[in-house]
Amino acid sequence: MRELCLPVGLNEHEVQVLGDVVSHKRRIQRGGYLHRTGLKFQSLFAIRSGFLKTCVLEEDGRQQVTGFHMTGELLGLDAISTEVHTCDAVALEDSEVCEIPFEKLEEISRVIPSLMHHFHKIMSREIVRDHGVMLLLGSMKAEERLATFLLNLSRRFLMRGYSESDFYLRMTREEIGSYLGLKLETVSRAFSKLQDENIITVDNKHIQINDIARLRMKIGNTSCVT
Amino acid sequence: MRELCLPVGLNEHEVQVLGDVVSHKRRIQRGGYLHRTGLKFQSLFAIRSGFLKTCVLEEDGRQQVTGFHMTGELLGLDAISTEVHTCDAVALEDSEVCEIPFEKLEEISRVIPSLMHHFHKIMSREIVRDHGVMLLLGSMKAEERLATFLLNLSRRFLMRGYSESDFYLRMTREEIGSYLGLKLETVSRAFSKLQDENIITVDNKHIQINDIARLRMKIGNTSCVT
DNA sequence: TGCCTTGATTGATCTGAATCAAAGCCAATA
DNA sequence: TATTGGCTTTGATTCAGATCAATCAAGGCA
Repeated sequence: MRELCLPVGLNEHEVQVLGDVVSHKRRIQRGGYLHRTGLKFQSLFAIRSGFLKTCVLEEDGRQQVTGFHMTGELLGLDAISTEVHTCDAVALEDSEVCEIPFEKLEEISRVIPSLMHHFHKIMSREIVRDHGVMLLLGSMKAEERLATFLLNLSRRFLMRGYSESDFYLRMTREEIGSYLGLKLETVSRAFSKLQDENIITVDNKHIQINDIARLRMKIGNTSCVT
Repeated sequence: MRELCLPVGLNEHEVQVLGDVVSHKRRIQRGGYLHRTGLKFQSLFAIRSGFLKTCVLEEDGRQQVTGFHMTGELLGLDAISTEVHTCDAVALEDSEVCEIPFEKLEEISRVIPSLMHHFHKIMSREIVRDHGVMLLLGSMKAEERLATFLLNLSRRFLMRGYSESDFYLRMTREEIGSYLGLKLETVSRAFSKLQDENIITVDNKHIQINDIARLRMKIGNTSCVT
């Protein structure tokens, strides 16, 4: 329970109350769906372990990856508004989630104000994250996008106690491209370019960041001549 | 009060309670700031009248418009997570907002469950909206983006009782471009192209949609030969 | 072992949008 | 009435990334 994303600053009793609500666990195999677009919304999902992507579909079949999600993150927030899931959530590796019935969450957040406030912060953080992605998609060049993406992953791995400079990607070049608004070939070329500059080492999905400072400089420095 | 975005399905007494909280009104002149990035967060703002944009800034000065907002919409949701505003909100015409102290909103939403639930829906809707923009920025061509934008405005004007096919834009081509991830010249050309095809009539900021069906067809029909 | 599939890389070419540049159009102001 | 400045349109050129295409490596499997 304790490692879950919601409990912060709750006392023993409150954690107990919350624990009763989120008891139901679910396993999803690599490639499996946690939920699909159009499915009736009932619960949020807290990721206990694993790695998932969420993606929205256009009528004409094109799809856009809207996020990659790892341990401790909360999925399903988009579905509260319409009570129907507006995106697919697919496991990119075997994953485990806690199901959190939303009605119950609202009930107990009435009696645990700090839980309600924390939940609001989580929703708000998702909005801020999305604005960051909009900025990326709207005004960055391919290489800047990839640098931003890698630094974001790096930070999130670090926060979870993993190496910030040596990790394995769970997603394909195509999925990265979809998330970053690029074609897979462009993603591949951007990886190669960063490798040529000795900023990273790429071995398929295995990424090593050799010079995180220079990777950071890649963002927002288009004016600098190379 | 009644026209405000929050109250739905509340009884007289509840509307009264809420009214006590959102009493404080504020006027912002065209060009004025409702809030700026970095400002301490205290309140959400419900737009009573007018038209605003929100935009985020990069360190290097580039800015991205993250949304255009009109009567009945709620601003400031992004600031809940960090308790600091993460974007600027600028009035594009003289506007009037209600200030809603967030702490008080959380307090009363404990006693009015339907209000809490409605608030959650609003936050969730913002997330869904952002995903839509991500899709647009990540995978649409210039003309599709503009068509999507116009149809979105059209729908929102209609919902507010205005004409869906004849309206004035409050923002410049540059602001539209920033929102859509395009340069202003590209926006202008896309307008001209749609006009040449007799789908819309453009007279500077005055837009008339002559054939809304064909405008809709512009979205996701890149495969069709013109 | 050889055959297939899937994902990644790399090269060549094409194209949509950016960039650079020049006018035009108002509305506000002198 | 002339002038200024902000906004828009349009044209010419350039370029980043898309597209098309070939090759390669790593499994999976008959």
